[in-house]
Amino acid sequence: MTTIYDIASKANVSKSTVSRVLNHHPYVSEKNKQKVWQVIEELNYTPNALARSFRFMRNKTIAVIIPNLYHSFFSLLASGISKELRAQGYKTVISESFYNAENEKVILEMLKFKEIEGIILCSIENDWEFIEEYLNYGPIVLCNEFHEEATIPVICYDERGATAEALNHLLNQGHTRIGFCYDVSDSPLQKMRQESYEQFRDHDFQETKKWFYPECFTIKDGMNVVKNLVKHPQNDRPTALFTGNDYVAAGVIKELKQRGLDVPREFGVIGYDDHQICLATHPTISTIHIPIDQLGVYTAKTLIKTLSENKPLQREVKTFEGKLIIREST
Amino acid sequence: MTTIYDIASKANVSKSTVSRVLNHHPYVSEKNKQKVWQVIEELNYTPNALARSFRFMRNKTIAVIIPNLYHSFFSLLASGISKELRAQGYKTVISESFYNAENEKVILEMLKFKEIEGIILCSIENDWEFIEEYLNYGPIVLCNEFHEEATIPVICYDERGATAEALNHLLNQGHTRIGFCYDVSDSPLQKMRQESYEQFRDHDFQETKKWFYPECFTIKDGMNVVKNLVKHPQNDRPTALFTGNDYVAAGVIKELKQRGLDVPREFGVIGYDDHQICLATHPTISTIHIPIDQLGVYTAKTLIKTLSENKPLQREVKTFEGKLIIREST
DNA sequence: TTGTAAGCGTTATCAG
DNA sequence: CTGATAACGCTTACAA
Repeated sequence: MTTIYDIASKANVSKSTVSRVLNHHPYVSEKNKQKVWQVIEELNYTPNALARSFRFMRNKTIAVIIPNLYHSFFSLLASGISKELRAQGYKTVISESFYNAENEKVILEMLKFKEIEGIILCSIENDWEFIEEYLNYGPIVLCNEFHEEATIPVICYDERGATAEALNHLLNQGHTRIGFCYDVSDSPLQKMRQESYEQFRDHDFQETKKWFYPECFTIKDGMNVVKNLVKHPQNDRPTALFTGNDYVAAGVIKELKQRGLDVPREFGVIGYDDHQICLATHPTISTIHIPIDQLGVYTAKTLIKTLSENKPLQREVKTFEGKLIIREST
Repeated sequence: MTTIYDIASKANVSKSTVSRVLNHHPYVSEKNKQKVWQVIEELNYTPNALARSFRFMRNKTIAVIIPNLYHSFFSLLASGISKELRAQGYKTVISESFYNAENEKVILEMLKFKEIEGIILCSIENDWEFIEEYLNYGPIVLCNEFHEEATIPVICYDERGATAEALNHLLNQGHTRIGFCYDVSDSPLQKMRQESYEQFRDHDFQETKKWFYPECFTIKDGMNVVKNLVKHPQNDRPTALFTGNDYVAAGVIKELKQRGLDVPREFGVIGYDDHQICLATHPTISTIHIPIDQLGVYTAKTLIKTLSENKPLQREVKTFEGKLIIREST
């Protein structure tokens, strides 16, 4: 391995001079500059990033924690974040928590060991008190997740607004018994969605029943919801479903059609995410569009800013707007 | 920041002893061992990974290069690889090339700088001669991609076999004019798929026309294929399409139905990947199942082996079997 | 069983 | 403008 020292001796200068040349310091004679670059070429020298990381005590690596890469929403979010971080010279380690607190902890621990410089949390599995401890070791920001107490930047979209818009739309279509599919009950974001739903229901639906369907992640889950739902008599089941993602909506639609229920005439369906699958179903899926890219870019920028300015984290809630896209399923 | 030295002085031992305790070396007196651990607890010490990386000249980081995270096949592949690498104590940097040679090069360069220890290439954008150069700086393995000359491990699935199986199936269903959707023409894997198709066509179809539809990535692309296809008279267009991925197949099916063409009676469609979307369409999509997880695990293991045994890379082609899944679209 | 000291590659300080 | 030198935190001969 050729080092800065090899360059120095072959160019008849000191290590310092070579280092200065490499870092484009001023005050290096033109002659030496040329000589050094020439030898660098000759010996095909590349600076050693490991030594640099050590020297500066930072490795330009950020971890992004998402539940999984299976759901396109998260893979797109991770992709957006990662793209921006890369543009700023950072490496990104995408880590799946699989909704598991222990997995999340493993990544948090990496901050302690200085394996990473900061973390972007796209879901919360541990208590905030637990996570907070790790702020001693590096910055953490929240993206696409919300927490009341978190004393760090929170970048999310207007969950309540989007939910309200969707429910209003269903209401206008004449639905009063509206069901609600979500994935995991204990995420703060999901709780928020549920609350919006409940508030809305209390005020506008005058409907006492809760039509909650948890554990909905996939197309199959959506199908199962319908399979169970149709066991109930018509007046004791929802006439519309607001699902937590478009895959679930696609499953719902597929199964409804299978059972001869017409969408949207007999049953309304709204998805979430505006994934391309919305166009493949028949009818196409009304959904909520989230500006994933904007979320990602803003989050990355926020983290990098605290990292480079070395200023302390503080709570700052940035909200992006979701947008209801009306297609054929409502 | 507390270092090994702080522990040493507080515990009244030398740095060496602390290091030995941390690394579970034998030959440390029980007394000192206890003392050291106690002080480590007290001072809440964590070994500095940056210093360690520097010392060992390796940072336990692997880059996985995929075209993008947008297509679930690649995000799942990256996920599988990353999971296995993590299990073995490696960090994974997932990098999207966006089918761009320059982006790929940026990652290859990281190998030179020792920013990463090895690379898993899930697509090839540069010439092999160009990539080969980087083998001087660290191991590279190929996953889900094929190259005749590559002198490194190649982990892929039986592309030809799967294609043949699919085409045979269509043949048995009475199709002779079979169209072929693929994404980019210059990938070695895609070339292979095309070749299989052409061979097959020459031998079994006695059909001289090439029904190739390039640049097919998304549902919309699939729809567009059909839109263009129906402009031709019935006897001058395919009666079945073999698409490169399930999204395209979903788009094809959707658009065919839109135009009143019955699938599979009037038109056969086969997808690729066995993505969950296959279940959401009507009819459901016949497809080829690829054991993504197995690919990922095997690839990760292969790379780690060369890394830990420090043995030179050599060509080794490992093939997994794809499997035709027949559903309603054929 | 323990401690001393060298060394990993780079940068920054300071004196010339 | 340049060079010597210390320093970053950790591991490992080698010596004791």
